[in-house]
Amino acid sequence: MSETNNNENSAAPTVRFADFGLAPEILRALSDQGYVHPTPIQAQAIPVVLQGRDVMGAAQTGTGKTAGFSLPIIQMLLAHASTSMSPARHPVRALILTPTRELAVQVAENVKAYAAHTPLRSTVVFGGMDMKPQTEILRRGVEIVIATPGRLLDHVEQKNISLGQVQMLVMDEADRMLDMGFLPDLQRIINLLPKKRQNLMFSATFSPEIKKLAGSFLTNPTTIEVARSNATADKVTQVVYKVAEEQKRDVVEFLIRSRELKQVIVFSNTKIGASRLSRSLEQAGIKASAIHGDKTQQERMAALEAFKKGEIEVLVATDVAARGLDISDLPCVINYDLPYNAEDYVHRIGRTGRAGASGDALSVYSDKDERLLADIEKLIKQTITRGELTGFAPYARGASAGYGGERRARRSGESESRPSRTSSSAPPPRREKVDPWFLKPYEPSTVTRKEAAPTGPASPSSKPKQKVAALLGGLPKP
DNA sequence: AAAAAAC
Repeated sequence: MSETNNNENSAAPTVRFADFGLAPEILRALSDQGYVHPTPIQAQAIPVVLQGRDVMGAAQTGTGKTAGFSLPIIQMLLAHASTSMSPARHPVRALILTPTRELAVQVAENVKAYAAHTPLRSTVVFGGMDMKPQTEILRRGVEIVIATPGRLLDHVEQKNISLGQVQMLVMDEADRMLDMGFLPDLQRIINLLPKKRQNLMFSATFSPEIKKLAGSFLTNPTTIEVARSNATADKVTQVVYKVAEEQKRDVVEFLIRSRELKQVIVFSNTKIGASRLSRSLEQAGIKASAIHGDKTQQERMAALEAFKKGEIEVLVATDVAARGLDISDLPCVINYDLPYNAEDYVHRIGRTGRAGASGDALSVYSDKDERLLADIEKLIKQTITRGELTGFAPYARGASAGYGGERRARRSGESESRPSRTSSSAPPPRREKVDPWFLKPYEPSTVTRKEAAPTGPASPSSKPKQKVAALLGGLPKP
C-alpha cells in the first residue's frame, strides 16, 4: 500500500491523480489512503495503459509499480463494460501473475483497496492453501484475478475459472516469470487467453535476454523506465564484509547485534541455510523466523506477519522474499550468502530503502564468492564499500565444519536434501560450551566502514544466457 | 547451483 505513498518522488509536484481522468470511485479510494500525487512510474504508466498500449515497465522496488498498473486497469474495466453474462456477469477480465504467493497476496490487497468503491470484484488464488474457498469465490465471479501460475492452472483444469475473456494481462516481476522454471506454466496460461489483449510487464530489472524474451510476448510495447535499468535503490548504503566462510554466521549475528536488533531481513541462498541460521539466531536469544518454500504456507504467512508486526527481529529468507515484498520501515537487509544471480542482489536490497526511506544493505562473503561479488558490482556499475569488522570476535564452536550442535532438520524435506549429514549414524558434532562473545556487553559503533578504492565503471553484463536464447527459438509465440 | 511454482 505504501508504494504509492511516495509524494516526494513525484515527477512534477503539479501532477495529481485527478489529472488522469480516473473515475471518481478510484479517486475516492486514493484519497481514502491520502494519496494525491503519482510517483514517476505511475505518472508514466497510467496514461499509457489507459491508451490500451502494451507496456514494458522497469522501475525499482518501492516506486509504486503496483498502483501504476492497478489503477488504470480498474479504470479500463470500469470504462469498458463487459458484454458477457457469465459466470454471474463477472467474467475474469484482468489477470495479474506473480512469482510468489506472498507477493500475490500483497498485490491483491492493493487492488482490493483501489477498487473498493467500484462494483469490480477481485480475488487472489495461490497454492499451499485449501482450494475450496478460492473455488467458491471464483465461481461467484470476479473481474480481476491475482494468481501464482500453478494454482491458477489447477483452477482452470477444474473448470473453476475461465480465462477466455481476459482483456488485460500483467506479469509482475516479469524477469522471474520468464525464467526457466516459470516459463512452461506461463506459456500454458497465455495459450488460454484471447489473442487480442493488453499486456503489461513490470520488473525492477530487465536483462537484455529477458527484455528480448519479454518483447516476444508484447505487441509494440511502450517502454517505461523510471530509474536507470538495474540501478540499485538510490538511498541504500551498501557494504560488504569479507570473512572466513566458517565465520559468516557469527558475523551476521554480530552485524545484527551491532544494529541493536533493529529489524532486518537476512537472505540465504538455500532453504536449509535459512532454517539453520534462523534456529541458530533463536538459540542465541534473537527473535527470528525463517521463510522459505519448504515451510507450510501457514508458517510462511505467520512469519511474514510476525515480522511486519515487529514481533520478530530477524526474518531469515530465501529468495522467496527477494522480490516485491513491501515491508515498510525496514532499515536493513543482510546477505548471509551473496546471490548466484547478480540481479537477485538488486531485488534483495530493494527490500530496504523503500518509498524514499534510507536503508543499509550489508553482505558477508568469503574467498570463494569473489566472482559473485564481481558480477554484482558489474551489474550495478559501482564498487561496493568494503567494510571492516571492528570488535568482532569469533565464537568458538569446536567443530570446524560450521554449525556444531545443529539438531537434525525438523522438516522431512530439509533432511532429505542433506542425506550425507543427517542420515549418518555418527552423532552430530556438539557445540562446545564456551562463553559466547555476544553475552558480553555490547559496545556500540564498533562496525566501521572503509571506502574501497574505486575500480572504475564496469561494462554492462554480457554473460550470454543460452538457455533463454534457446527457448526464444523453441517456444511458440503466443 | 538454488529457489520458486499444483495436487
